[in-house]
Amino acid sequence: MKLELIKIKLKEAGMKITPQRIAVLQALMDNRQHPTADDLIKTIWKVHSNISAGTVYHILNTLVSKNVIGKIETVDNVVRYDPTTEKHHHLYLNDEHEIVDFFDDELNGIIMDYLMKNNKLNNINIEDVRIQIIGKVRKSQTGT
Amino acid sequence: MKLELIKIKLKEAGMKITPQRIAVLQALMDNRQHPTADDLIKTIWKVHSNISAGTVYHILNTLVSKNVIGKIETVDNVVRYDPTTEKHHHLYLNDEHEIVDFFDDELNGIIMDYLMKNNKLNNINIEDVRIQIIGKVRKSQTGT
DNA sequence: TTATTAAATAGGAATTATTCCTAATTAGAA
DNA sequence: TTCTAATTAGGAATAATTCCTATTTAATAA
Repeated sequence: MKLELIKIKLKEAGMKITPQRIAVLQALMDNRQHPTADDLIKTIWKVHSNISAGTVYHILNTLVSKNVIGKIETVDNVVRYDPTTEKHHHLYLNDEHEIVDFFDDELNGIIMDYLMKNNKLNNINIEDVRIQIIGKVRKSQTGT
Repeated sequence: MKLELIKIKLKEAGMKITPQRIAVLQALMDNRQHPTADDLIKTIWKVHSNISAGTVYHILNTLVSKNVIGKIETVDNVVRYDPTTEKHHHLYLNDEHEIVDFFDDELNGIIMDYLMKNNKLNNINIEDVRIQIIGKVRKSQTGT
């Protein structure tokens, strides 16, 4: 089932279907934590101990360049991967070492409208607007 | 004159004033291109060939932790530094390999209002909102 | 089904960016 | 000027990623 979806994604990207690529996409899609390449390699090796690390890096780069998956930057400067390329934003909870997805089409629209209407960037073709919200989980104030 | 400003910044951060630190801040403030550590080291070595690369990295980390300078993330996974910690956003012109500053308090307000009003993140203390605008310079269409 | 071939992979070396380590030096306080 | 904790030099170590090349393989078409 999910295997079929993965194969379709690869086909649509014009990529050959290989066990290595399936393993990488499988591992990435099963991980909601925006894993690093190293995270993925470790996950993959639990099942396919023979897949080379260099290959995983290579596959990830190809998938990003074909726009099948996304790449996100972090404060600690490790590349993390995003299983989806749908437009969305990220909430950085640095204390928890978590990056949480934040989908909000309305917000996208508000920002785009503002940028357009005010002609802030009138010689720029805007391809994407990404928001990074940096925050802390609020501790509930029961008692005291 | 700028030297005085640099000394004040260091003092305010409670840091000792050393020639190495002055050289790093000087190089960073004279560079509007969001340089990498390596860029800065090369610039510094033109004048002070005796300052160690490790020291530059160390100083940059200290300055970031004291909030004197900023650190920005890039898709190509190299840390770049920002001479100012004033709230602002970045326009990524990947084709030109440039990251351009984009100051816009009004936009900050619009986004914060939206997030607050809609209670999108009601158990999160928002510390910062950063916008990355990814775009291309539009080629002017004179002629055909 | 099999043969063909361009594309993909394995495995390890090489590269790059950054941090770590320790002895020597130095800025700022007394 | 003296003292001391902080800072720096210089190089080794580490970590993440890319590069290299021989080997293997997926997809195509006969």
